[in-house]
Amino acid sequence: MISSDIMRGYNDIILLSLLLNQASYGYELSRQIRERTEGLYSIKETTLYSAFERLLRNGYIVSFFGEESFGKRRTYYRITPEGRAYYFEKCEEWELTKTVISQFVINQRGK
Amino acid sequence: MISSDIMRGYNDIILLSLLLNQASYGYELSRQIRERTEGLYSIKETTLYSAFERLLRNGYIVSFFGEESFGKRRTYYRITPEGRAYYFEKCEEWELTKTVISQFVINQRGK
DNA sequence: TAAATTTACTACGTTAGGCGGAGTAGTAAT
DNA sequence: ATTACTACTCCGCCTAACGTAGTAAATTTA
Repeated sequence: MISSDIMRGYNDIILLSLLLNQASYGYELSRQIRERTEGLYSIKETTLYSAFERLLRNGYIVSFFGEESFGKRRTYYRITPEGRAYYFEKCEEWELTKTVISQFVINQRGK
Repeated sequence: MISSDIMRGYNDIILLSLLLNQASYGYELSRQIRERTEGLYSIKETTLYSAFERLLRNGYIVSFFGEESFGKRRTYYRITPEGRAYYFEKCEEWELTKTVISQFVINQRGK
């Protein structure tokens, strides 16, 4: 498992990336993260929902209620154009971060 | 400049990596970081010294006073065997983190 | 049919790392 | 005498993440 101090700062990008193609809701997104990383990272519920709050506050996502006739009513999230822009910005920052950190990290298994 | 939320979690590793080969002190380490990253990242003084505190507390470094006859007396830091072990652990975690985050990031400039 | 589990959140309070701002202490250059 | 550079130190704030607990509705299991 990857420590959360390392993931801090990436949760927003991860969520936005999953919302790029379709709107979704908390539980589903959390499951997708666990699956895509093959269990290496699973976001905590509180972390997840506080990330939604932050993204909403910044206008990177909007929320709406689902209309399912069964189960508890879900809150869905949709990415906004601002959210997309922010996501692509952060992707570039990630490329930069990789080169910066690699300067200080020894890769034991060779290049 | 890379945001500090992204660098959070890496400051300790960066400092330890610079201490691998020889003991050093705050100002010098801060300068080395700025130089090695070509200005892309420069650690704040408060962040730097609180990182030292943390590393000392965890036994990853030890401190001693320099014996310079001029200028303000410097506090030097030396990495411990535990610090080395921790550093190499974190390097492996970094390799993992790279693959995990890359799952969610679109690289605009191709592979 | 009652109890347990799963889905889908919400609320509350704490911790840790990073940061801004200010201050201290010494030397060196103008 | 003032400014600048080196080398810290102190204080208090902010934010992301977390632990714990609780709510609510449906679905599964006993």
